[in-house]
Amino acid sequence: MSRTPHTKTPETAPAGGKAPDPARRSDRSRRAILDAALALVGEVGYNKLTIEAIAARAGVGKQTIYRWWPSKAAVLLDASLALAGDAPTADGRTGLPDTGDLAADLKQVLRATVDEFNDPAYDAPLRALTAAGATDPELAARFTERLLAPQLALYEDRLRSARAVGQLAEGADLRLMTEMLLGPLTYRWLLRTAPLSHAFADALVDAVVATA
Amino acid sequence: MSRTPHTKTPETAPAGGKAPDPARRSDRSRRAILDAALALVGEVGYNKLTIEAIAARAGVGKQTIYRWWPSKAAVLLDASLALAGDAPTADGRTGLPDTGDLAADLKQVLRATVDEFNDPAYDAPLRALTAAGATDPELAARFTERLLAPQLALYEDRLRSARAVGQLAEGADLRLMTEMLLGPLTYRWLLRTAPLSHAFADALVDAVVATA
Amino acid sequence: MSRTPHTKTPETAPAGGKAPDPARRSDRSRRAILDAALALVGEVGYNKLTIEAIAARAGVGKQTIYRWWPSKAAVLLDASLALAGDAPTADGRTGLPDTGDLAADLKQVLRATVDEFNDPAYDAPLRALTAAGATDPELAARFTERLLAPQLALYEDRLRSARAVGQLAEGADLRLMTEMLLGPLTYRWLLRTAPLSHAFADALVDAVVATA
Amino acid sequence: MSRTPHTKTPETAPAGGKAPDPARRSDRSRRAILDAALALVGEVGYNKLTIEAIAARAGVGKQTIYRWWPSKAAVLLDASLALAGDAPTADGRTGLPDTGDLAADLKQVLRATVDEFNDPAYDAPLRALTAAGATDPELAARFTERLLAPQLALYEDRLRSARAVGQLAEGADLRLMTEMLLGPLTYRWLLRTAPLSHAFADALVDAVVATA
DNA sequence: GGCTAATCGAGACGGTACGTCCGGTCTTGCC
DNA sequence: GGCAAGACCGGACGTACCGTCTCGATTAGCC
Repeated sequence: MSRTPHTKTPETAPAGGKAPDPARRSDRSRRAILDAALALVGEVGYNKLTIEAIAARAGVGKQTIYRWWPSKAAVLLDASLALAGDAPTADGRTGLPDTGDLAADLKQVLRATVDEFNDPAYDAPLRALTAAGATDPELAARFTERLLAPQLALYEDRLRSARAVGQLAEGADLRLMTEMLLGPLTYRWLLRTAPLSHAFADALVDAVVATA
Repeated sequence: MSRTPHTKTPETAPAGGKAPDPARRSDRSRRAILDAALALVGEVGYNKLTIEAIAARAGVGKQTIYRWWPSKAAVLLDASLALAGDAPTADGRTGLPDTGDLAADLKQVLRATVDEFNDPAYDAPLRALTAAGATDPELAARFTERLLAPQLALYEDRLRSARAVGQLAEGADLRLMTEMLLGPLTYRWLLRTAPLSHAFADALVDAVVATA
Repeated sequence: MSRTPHTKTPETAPAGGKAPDPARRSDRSRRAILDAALALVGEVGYNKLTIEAIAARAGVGKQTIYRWWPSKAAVLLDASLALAGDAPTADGRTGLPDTGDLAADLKQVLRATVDEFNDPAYDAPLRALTAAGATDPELAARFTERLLAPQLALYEDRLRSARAVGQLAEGADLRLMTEMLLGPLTYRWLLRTAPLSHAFADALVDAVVATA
Repeated sequence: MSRTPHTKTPETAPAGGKAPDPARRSDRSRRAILDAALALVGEVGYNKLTIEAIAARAGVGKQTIYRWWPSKAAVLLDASLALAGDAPTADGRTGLPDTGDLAADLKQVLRATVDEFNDPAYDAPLRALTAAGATDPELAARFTERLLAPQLALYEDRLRSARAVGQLAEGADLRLMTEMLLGPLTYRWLLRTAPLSHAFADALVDAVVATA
């Protein structure tokens, strides 16, 4: 869930009304707000996260938040994007690793995802966003478009290249395979039915690769 | 997510303070509250669902809700349990169907789950509960214990019986297989990355059964 | 404000509905309720005095209060009557002292009243009742009838006897004189515009007696 | 109880917490609240007067009341001050009338006070405030300082000027005389022991003036 | 380098819902 | 049938935030 390139410009647009001028925007305030949101969601959780608290923590007027974001979820989405964007991308490349060994590559990536899910700094905002998205379709659309879809595409790309070299069957359903990897992982993470471990990631990869 | 037998007794306990006497509880009010909660969550969604509205709709004092449930999520959990408990259980049996054809049986069940997920009457409260559970570990625990775990157990039972008759390998990881079935399904449902269809359910079953 | 003979029977009647049978009334509960009311009004004041707290303190069901009294003010009125009734009446006689020296007699009584007003045990419930009566005419009627009117009558009686022996003019307005004694005293007490002292009582008596 | 000049500034301070900025206060809301409070106290009485009803009637958020006043009694005090401040002051002069005839002047003023006490527009809020003040010393202090004390001072001033021209004895206790005028009047008004009439006011003045 | 206009921090405002408290009624089981 | 206990409906409490709205005071970008 990292690795997604961070495009600065469009950001999450404000709800309605007359558009403010992004050129005059205070980057200082923008950063302070995102930082405050991330810090607070970790401290008090998403449900008790309030716009007022974010504004106070950031030393910012409430209007400055409402001017640029339509909801606290949108703030948190941008904050998460910033977080993901700041994360060190493996080695500068933007795709999944491709050593030629499909299973090994997938395990490496899935293990990293497991680690992210287990790291409170990522867990709190991601969990909050996912939960909010489940209930708020509009947010979910942005969330999917900016974080999920690119991530899924990376997996499909890696699988496609594997199929191209004959490691997967001609008719392999790449999308299905991707979801068979990320679905169970996300299921365990979100619903806490069982602890997330590297072993689980490995087993998952082995099972899915065996499918083809 | 239906089929779960509805045990009346423990219910979702109230938050704190001195316990009220369950023997004197008004069943009329209890039902009215659960009904109102289900109706309202379908009408306005979870975020705009309020305890006040539930109380008003149920013709009940707010205190009567607070006396017996610690949060609106807990009310909704009980309401969902009642919903699931009231649902017609296939044919009186409590387990998954077992015709001897594992893939066919699983497809039948997963298609039914897809239909449930696509039915607003089930979608709204389940989605709300899942989202709330993601952020509220205590609620998640009850949610898992009462709805998820029993459901998972049913799948494992069916797979176990298949393994017993040699349709699955000796060392097949039943838990993993179960999660490979429900994980991707839940992933699509919750995050709305793609529409849920019977075809998807079938493909999922085929892929997972092929694993073994 | 003591000295008023305490008639046990009529008490402050309950509001409406079917009359309960006073013969079966628990005197134990009745006393406990009045005691609790007096104690609580001293502790928390009239505004924060609640029927529930009285019931809890008295170890009594709420209904037992509602059965016999129409409001917390009525409870307090009975409690005050009990208090006044229990107070030692100067020397068994029921009227004001009559030594032949009008001014001296009045000073003695007014000084006693000042002391009562300054004694928290009397001050709290009396103040509460007076305040409640100012706003609740029905209560005020009972309050006046049971406490105030008898008290005023005692003064008028004493003044009448003084007039009979020529210590006051033929046409002296006894009611006016009584109010000129009690009015300023009550004014100071209730509104706390100045401290209540024996000196004030004496000055008042001298001024009023000089009138005639 | 009118005639008191209305000083705008100090007003009745809010309870605790961090002080709001009075410069940014909405005068529109302030007036609407005071008007609504006066109207409602006349309609439903003090006991059934609620902050919620005031807010609703004034078209104002509850917080706007709680921000500036600590209690409904405090609101009513300010409302009464506004009422008194708006009242036409005899003829622009701020003191009691002084025609040279002390008894006549006092009768005129006391008759006016009787009329005020008998006018529901003044009776309801004054009665409510007096009752509340009897039980709430802090409120009573403000009430006394802003309404009672100035009123008492006016009487004493008039009496002082009478004493200066020899209409009262050298050693006349002006404070005592003032209280002998207002005490019995207030006593009758508040406790409703007898109807308030001009005749009573006149008799009172005659008796008190005869004292000296 | 001044002018102008929009953003900014601050926070009051009209609202809505919160979770609590209590009023007054009703029900249950004991005495 | 009175009683202790306490659940019930209702409704006000005082608080917390929502999202909108003014207020000066910066702070750009354009002349």
